[in-house]
Amino acid sequence: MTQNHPSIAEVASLVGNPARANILTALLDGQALTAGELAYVAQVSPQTASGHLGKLAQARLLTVAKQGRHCYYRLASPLIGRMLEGIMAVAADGPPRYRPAWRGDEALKELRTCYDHLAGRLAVALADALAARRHILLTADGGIVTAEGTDFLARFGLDMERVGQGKRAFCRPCLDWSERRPHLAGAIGAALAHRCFETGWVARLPDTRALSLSPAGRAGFAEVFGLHPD
Amino acid sequence: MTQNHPSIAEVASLVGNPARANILTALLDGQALTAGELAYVAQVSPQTASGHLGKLAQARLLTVAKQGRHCYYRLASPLIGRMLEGIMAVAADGPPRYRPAWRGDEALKELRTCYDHLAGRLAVALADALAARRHILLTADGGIVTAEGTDFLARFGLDMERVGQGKRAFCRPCLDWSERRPHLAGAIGAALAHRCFETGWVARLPDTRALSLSPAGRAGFAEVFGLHPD
DNA sequence: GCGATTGTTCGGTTTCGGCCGAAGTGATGG
DNA sequence: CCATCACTTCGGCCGAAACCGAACAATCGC
Repeated sequence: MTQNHPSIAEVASLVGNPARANILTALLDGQALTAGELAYVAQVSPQTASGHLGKLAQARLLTVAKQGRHCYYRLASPLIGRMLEGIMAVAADGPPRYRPAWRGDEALKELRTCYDHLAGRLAVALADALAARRHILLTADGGIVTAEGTDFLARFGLDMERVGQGKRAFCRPCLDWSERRPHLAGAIGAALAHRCFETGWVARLPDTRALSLSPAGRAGFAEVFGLHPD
Repeated sequence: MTQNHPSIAEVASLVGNPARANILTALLDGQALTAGELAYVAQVSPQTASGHLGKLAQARLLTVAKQGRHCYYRLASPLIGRMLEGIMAVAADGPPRYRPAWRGDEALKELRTCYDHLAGRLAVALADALAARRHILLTADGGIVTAEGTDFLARFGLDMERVGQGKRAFCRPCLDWSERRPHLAGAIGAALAHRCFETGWVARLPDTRALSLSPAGRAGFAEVFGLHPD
């Protein structure tokens, strides 16, 4: 049996470099960043980052868009984000010695974006709350939205017709690497996050994937979902 | 923002070596293999393989069980398989130059195991057939089994009570790296595969993840699912 | 245009990790 | 109790790649 999966090793080794891993995780929220910004987050010189970006683009993990003298890089497809989530889930599960002291921002643990949906303590609590009220049902492999859940989310402002492309809404668990419990991803997760931005409950912060929670958002999460941040 | 995800890069770089990637994919069907067998599939010497296996075990990607003078290695958790699936999906999507000539077995493309469920041309066709009859509904993010589907699968011999842990059966799409279209994974995929082994429709072949299709299986797939292999 | 800014390419150094030969450990079996 | 087998550990070799300084290309603002 000479199976040989060279491409698997090639893809994985691209991610298996600290600088490139930092670049990819920085792009995990779907935004496009310039080469310079990525060099900064990767903590390497611009010329080193340029080399990494070239490799990632050649392997089709990133796409590049030139705008003026800036080069905007973004993940080539949601598939890449899905792969990174999978690796992060394993990494978070790994031997404790690799992550004894969490050097990241506390705000990042509380609430952040994960590709196109919400992650962090609050997002996990949100998934828990929805599950507890039987609005959604989650397992390790998938999830469904109940009829009551569909009504509830529609009242919250989600266009459930569009989300489900018909009348069905699919949801998917995504293992949260800081909480190590699943939060809500998939079409529902994305729509929910979008609605939270739309209402001004949460907003993006510059230079980080962490999100800020507005007073209205704090009150809203408490009222609508029974959550009490911090 | 000094996020730093060293563990991501560490995990990915473990996979990012051809020998280790071969080892991991060989274990992808959930079986345990000895160090010698893994050295063979990885196409390296036993002492080199031993080094790789030691690293993989230390990082908790593999677990090892000593039995006599044999060491049986297996994936440490389904999470690992999930991660590998994600990487394979991206690799299959990558630049065509990496896979111009498929060097593997043709049988592998036709039907094989993928961790605990079926994969390959036949498995994709199976998922298509179930979806076409509205027995299941699949998107990129998840899937559900309809009421008719539950009845149908129960008649086929699946214990739908147990599978769904209650009365709900969860299913999940898994991107097939040879077909590049989703096949059926999750609890339903595993139960379906188990039933196919149980009825003798398919059987494992030695030294490969490819599966053999019995005459009964050929007839059965045609009759029950309307599939005509090869 | 000219300097400033952004990004890439080139060259050379250095470090890291994969690889195998040889030797060591431990279990098996006659 | 000794030969064999399965696996691991040790030591040294070698190639790949990450890194940065320096130079080069392209764009913008004035």
